[in-house]
Amino acid sequence: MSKIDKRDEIVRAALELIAENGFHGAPMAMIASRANVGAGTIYRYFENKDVLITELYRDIEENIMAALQEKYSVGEPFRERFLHLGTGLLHHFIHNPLVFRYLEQFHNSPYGVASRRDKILGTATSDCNVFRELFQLGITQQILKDLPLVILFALFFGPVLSVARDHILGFVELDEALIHHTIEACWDGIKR
Amino acid sequence: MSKIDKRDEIVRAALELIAENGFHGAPMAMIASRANVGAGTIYRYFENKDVLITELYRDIEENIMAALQEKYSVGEPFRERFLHLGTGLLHHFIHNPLVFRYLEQFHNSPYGVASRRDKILGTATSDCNVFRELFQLGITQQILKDLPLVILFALFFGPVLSVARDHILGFVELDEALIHHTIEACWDGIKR
DNA sequence: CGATTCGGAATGAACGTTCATTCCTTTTTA
DNA sequence: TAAAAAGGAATGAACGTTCATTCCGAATCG
Repeated sequence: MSKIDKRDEIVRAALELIAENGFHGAPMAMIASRANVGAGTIYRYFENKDVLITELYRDIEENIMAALQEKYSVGEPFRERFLHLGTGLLHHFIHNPLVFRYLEQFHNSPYGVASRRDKILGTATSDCNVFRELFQLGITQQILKDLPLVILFALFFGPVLSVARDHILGFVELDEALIHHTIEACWDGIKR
Repeated sequence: MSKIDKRDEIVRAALELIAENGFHGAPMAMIASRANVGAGTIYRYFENKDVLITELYRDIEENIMAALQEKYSVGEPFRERFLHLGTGLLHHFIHNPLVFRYLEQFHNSPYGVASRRDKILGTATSDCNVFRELFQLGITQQILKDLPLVILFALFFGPVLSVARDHILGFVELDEALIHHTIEACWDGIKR
């Protein structure tokens, strides 16, 4: 196995175990054995568990942003741009349940608070700047309600994360139509 | 200190520490010392940590439901009933940040999934049946969008929990007006 | 009524387990 | 064959839980 492959195996194993069992249900020894790697080997690639966790988080966020940029065209009217981004995000979560559960674990942990602060205050560069820019534009163009950005975020991300979780846990079966209705309902909530 | 007082002290200490540091940041020894009680004493009142955690959860839920029932009058029109319940819930979270953070910890843990399943499938008797009944009524009377209950729940609870968290973490200052605007935006999202 | 006994509540040191991390040996690579 | 990588047993810290002991107010006795 090449060096890159081994790192990938470790990351994949960590993603699976943490998504399924949480940080405390994913001991390093278990990650190592799931990755077919010695316990000590992980420490050749990651300084410690914290670093593994946060690097995995960064990987995931980059992927999501890349996936969203694809569906994104600046030419369209505002509402369509929002619907595209919204359905795109929800799709991504539904088709990558491990990623979604990992993000939930991360956000509901001490790690998550700092990251959240960055996101909201706009310090983060990588981060959900697509949404930040879009929402900001919507406010200044008086398309969206004149509420603090944080509130608009809540009105969008709140439901999206919630239905994604319900779908993944099997409490509801989201098909194409239901996804659209959900994002449109979010739109009704934030639009002026 | 009387027997009841001692139990209360333990519960209070557990609430504080778990709300602030999560389940894993609140070892029994720490809970005991914060409650001015010996480590072994806790086990005279609670069989083990799990029992302490779930009993505390039940206490909290009862309190919330009691607080919400107060503000609730079946005579009002549907929209007003919703707004009352919504603002009431948000108020309660904002004025009881420890309770809110405890609930978040609980829901984002293995404990939470079972409880969530009960809530959504309607097995739970104690639980947010006020909301369940109201939303069901709204659907059959064609006041609310004809979407699965789970989705409507997401469109309401999602934003409420999200803004409550942002307020408590200091990312936004929710005043009376902002609370109303938020709940009204939720209304826009779920109404037909 | 004061002294003594008694029982259960409280205690916290000790135990066994689990985990992240380290360290030294073995294997692979160049 | 020398250097780098991998392996996994060893380590020590932290945790939930237990249990032999202490403590204290009530009951009993002389």
